[in-house]
Amino acid sequence: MSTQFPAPDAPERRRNLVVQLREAYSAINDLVPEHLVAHGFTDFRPAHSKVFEYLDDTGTTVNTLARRASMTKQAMAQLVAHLEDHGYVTRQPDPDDRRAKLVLPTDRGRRVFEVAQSWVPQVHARVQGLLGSDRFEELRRDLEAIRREFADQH
Amino acid sequence: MSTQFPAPDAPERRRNLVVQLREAYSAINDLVPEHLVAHGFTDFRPAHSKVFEYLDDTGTTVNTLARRASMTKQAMAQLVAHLEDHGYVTRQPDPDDRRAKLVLPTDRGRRVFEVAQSWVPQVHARVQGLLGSDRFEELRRDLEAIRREFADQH
DNA sequence: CTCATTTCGACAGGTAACTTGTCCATAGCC
DNA sequence: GGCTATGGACAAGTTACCTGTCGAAATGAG
Repeated sequence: MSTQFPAPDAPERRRNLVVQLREAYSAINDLVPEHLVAHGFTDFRPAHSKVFEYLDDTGTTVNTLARRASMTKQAMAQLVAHLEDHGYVTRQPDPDDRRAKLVLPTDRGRRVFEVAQSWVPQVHARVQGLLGSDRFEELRRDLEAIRREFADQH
Repeated sequence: MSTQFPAPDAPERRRNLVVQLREAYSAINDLVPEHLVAHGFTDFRPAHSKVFEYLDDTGTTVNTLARRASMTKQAMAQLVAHLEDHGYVTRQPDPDDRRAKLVLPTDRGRRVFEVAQSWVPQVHARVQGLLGSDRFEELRRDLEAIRREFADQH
């Protein structure tokens, strides 16, 4: 007889760690758009945060951003193009390299970054309240350990 | 003077919990395709696991699957169509409802499910080895608490 | 029983966030 | 000076979703 397929609520289908990580992540992350919209940023999507995560004030090339974010330069170029269209960043020719263009945040870009950053302490506080400070710190250490353990090893 | 934009390695840009959750999740999850390919399943993508996560042996309609997976029936129908094309599931008319078709796993579908399931204990063992059993269980409890705390409350 | 509403599935089309491939101009190196 | 590497643009394809619409069948209310 072939393997029985367990029912959706069967114990052997109880959430595994990977599913738990995904669900905890997206439960929190799904609230990001809501937070940004509440502050008037309707054209800023979660994927765009990757640009600001790796941008610096002196200007950064699309290629560098792509490398830092571990994605192709074409993908990063698309994100940057969208952000440029909506006034979050500008691009200026690099004076030291005539091939390159430097991506720079505009004031609007700085504002959305600040709004996103201001949300983080709220989340941290809520999770600390839920778990307590000790387990919150442990959780962060454990997640970091997992990331390192499973990160691309080649 | 406007806000300085912190450098990519500045302390105020240290990984926050949301980023840590995402990175821990994708560090592990990125290994899934590799595992499946190693067992000869090249046409099975992570998104398709959602079908098997909510399927039962007596057959399930696309609509039910969609509801369980919190996605639209059209999206689920696409996943099911792909899996049917590649012989992982079949669809039979529901004898009790002439509108409905029941999605059923094939033997091939059962095998890929088993392969995916067999990978979970390996991951759990590796994480337990990394953190120890106590913190592993704590981690699971904490993730579950976070999921519940931040899950759609309406 | 009939009619209005809901539900199941199909079809068409659109979008976000990526990907690969190709190309050109400029830079850097021997 | 020539070879190779790099920054960026353009084109096209893919995955995993979405909305909108439709017909057929089921369901519930009168």
